Amino acid sequence: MAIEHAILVSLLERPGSGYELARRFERSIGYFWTATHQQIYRVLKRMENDGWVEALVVPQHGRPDKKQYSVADLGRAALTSWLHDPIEPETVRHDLAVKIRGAAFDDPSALIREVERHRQAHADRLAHYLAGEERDFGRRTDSGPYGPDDAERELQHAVLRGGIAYERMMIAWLDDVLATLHRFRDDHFRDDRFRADAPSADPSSADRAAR
Amino acid sequence: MAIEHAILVSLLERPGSGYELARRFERSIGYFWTATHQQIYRVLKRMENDGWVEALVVPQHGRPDKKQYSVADLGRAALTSWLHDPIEPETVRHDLAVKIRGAAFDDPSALIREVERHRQAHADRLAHYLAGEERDFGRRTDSGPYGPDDAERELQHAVLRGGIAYERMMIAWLDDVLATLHRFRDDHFRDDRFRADAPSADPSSADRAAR
DNA sequence: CCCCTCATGTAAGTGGTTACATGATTTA
DNA sequence: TAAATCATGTAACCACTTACATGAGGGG
Repeated sequence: MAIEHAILVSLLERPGSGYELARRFERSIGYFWTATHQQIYRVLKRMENDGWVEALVVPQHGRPDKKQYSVADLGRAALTSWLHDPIEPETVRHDLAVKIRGAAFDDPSALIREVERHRQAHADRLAHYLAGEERDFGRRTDSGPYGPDDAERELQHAVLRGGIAYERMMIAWLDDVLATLHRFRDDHFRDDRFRADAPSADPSSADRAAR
Repeated sequence: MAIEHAILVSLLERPGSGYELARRFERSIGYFWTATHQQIYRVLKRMENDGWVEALVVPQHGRPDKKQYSVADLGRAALTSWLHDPIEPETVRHDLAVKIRGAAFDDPSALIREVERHRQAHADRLAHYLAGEERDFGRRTDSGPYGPDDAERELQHAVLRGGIAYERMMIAWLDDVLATLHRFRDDHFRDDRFRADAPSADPSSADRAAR
């Protein structure tokens, strides 16, 4: 529904080839919208047919030619129209939340490891975002109202701050979940229904586990 | 990839018909996983064929018969196996973030209204979650280690706390975005390139907008 | 010599949405 | 009598992923 528009925004920020777009979708714009190169090439072709973008074949020495795409008037109009069209606040899909509720019907130990892995991934992403923020938006030199060229930067920064806030929220929440899972495992989980793969716990916890 | 598992968890929490599942996917489990009734019926049929769930036709007076689904052993095993399988931390899709970066190439006024709408929707959802929390998890009566039947509740509560944290984060971030957009509009956006649909602003702001 | 990067694509399959369809009962 | 709720489905389509395919050049 909107990968076209993400591509339009990215091409307005800077024209580029399908390959370059695919790389951007691994970082930057890809932090809040994913796309594989296969999908990008397909959509780009459709957008070219519809006159939304124009391709300029750029011969390169020692490398395959690339098609440099830029936004055409029709594409710009399509973007404007989309920007003015209200969209519904999207509903998230959280596999992990399903797993957490599912943990009530399973040994929580495996899920604790899984949640720890996710917590680590979010901490890594946060560090990555913060490094990018320092690099791209650190120590602003100006003061007073910013000029016309700063708007793009400012808005990119606002989006990045959203990513940072999201990762911080996730880390705090996963810590909360881990505490809940630990209580579940220590205080409640004690029968052997699910113990097929778990090595036997130490005797003290087995004692505590008396029904 | 996982709607089957969301259905399994929901049916383990309480058996029900496809219709009832569809209603649950509008609330509760639907807060972090959406599904329409069409999809649910289709998946449910496949799950029945695979022996993951069992259907019991319940005749009702004055209403159409319903198929009461419950989880079979094979389904339970499939869920356990999925719970033990690591999943990648999912990448979010945020249309709104694309729009915000796109706002650099358009009149920000329309986007301000859009962001305000989204802020309102998230505030509403937060209020809804908080009411549900009070209703379902308010004033816990027990103290000390909770019993075996509380695990399901505790984990549901942990997931709900995640929803609450998410909405709070979004509201704070959208306030941040609104501040950025207002600065953009007031300090920077002043030429008439995009003014096709915007009624002329008041003279004082037009004065400030002198290049 | 093998792998990585650059560069572009096709084909097949899965997952999910939207539109259409039916029909009885309860509530306003 | 019109609309909403309960209840189940089919069909067509669109979005997206995964696997496969090619080929040149550079670095270890």
